[in-house]
Amino acid sequence: VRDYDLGATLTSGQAFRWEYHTGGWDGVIGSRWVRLTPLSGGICAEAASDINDWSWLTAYLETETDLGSVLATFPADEPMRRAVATCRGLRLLRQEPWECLASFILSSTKQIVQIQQIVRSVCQCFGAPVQTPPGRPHACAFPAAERLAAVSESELRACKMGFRAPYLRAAAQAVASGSLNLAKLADLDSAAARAQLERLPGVGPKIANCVLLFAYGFQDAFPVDVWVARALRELYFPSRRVKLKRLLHFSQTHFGPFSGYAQQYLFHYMRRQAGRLQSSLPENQPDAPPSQRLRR
DNA sequence: TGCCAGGCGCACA
DNA sequence: TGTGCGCATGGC
Repeated sequence: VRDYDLGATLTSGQAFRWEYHTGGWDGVIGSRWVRLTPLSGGICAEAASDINDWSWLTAYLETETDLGSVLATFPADEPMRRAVATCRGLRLLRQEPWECLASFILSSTKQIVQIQQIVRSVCQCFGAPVQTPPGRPHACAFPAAERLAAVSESELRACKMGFRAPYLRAAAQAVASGSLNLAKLADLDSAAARAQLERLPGVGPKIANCVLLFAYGFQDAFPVDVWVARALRELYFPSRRVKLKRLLHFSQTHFGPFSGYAQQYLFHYMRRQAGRLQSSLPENQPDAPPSQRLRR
C-alpha cells in the first residue's frame, strides 16, 4: 500500500493498543498478535503463527482505500491544505465495534496516553491471552462484553478508570444481554446508529461519533472534542467567539462527503502543531516514535 | 502545584 | 435551550 503513514495512523487517537518497539508497532487485533513495520511503499506484517488469509488485517488498516480520492473531496481552503500537507498518509482504521465503543467510553476527559494505560490494564486484567512469538512479552485480547458484564464496578475501578466504570459496565451488560446489537448498527443510517449508541449512559454525541467513524466507517461522523473545537475556532474563526453549536453546524456542512476523514486530519494536525511547539526541548528517548509524546 | 485531558449527566436559570 | 459544575485520575 502506498500513501500510508502507519505511525500517524496508529498514534492519532483512534486505537489505543499499539506499542512502538524498535522500528515497528506491536498490537492485538481481535485474538491475533501482530507486529507492523512501515516499509517504503508498504507495510510489513508479522504474526505469531502461520497465516494464509490476511484479509482481517487489510480490513482493519483499510489498505484498499484510495486516499487520493478521499483527499480530493476536502474543501480547498488553507487550513485543510495545511493539515493534509502535514499529515499526508494518515488513514482511518476499521476497528471491532465493541472494543472501539468500550475504549471511547474510557476516553472521556483523558489524554491519549492515559487512555492507553487504562485499556492496557483492562486487557491485562480481563482479556484472554493470545499467542505471541517466542521471546515476546505475553499479550491479551480486549475482553469481550460478556466478560466485562460479569465484573464488578470496584474491579473495573481498580483499572484506574474512575467514574467511567459504571458506564463501561452498563455498556458491557447492554451488549452482552443483546439489548444493544452492535452488529446491526452497520445496517442503519448514521443518525439511527448514533441514537442507538447514545442510549447508553456515558455515551454522548462525541463518543458515538467516534464509534461510528472508527468502527463502522460512517464517513459523515464528525467527532468534536476539545482539540477539534480548538482547530475549528483557530483555523476557521480566528477573530470571533464562536459557540459550539455553530461549530457543529459548520462541521456538518463544510467538509464534504468524507468529513470524518477531514476531522481526523484536523485533529492530528492540531496535536502535531502542539507537539512542535515543544520540539525545542531535549528530545524524548532516541527510539521514541514521532508525535507520540505531545504536550499541550 | 496547578492545569487539563478524543465527555457526559444533571441541576438550574 | 443554554450554561456551569462535578466526576476520577494522572501526565506534564
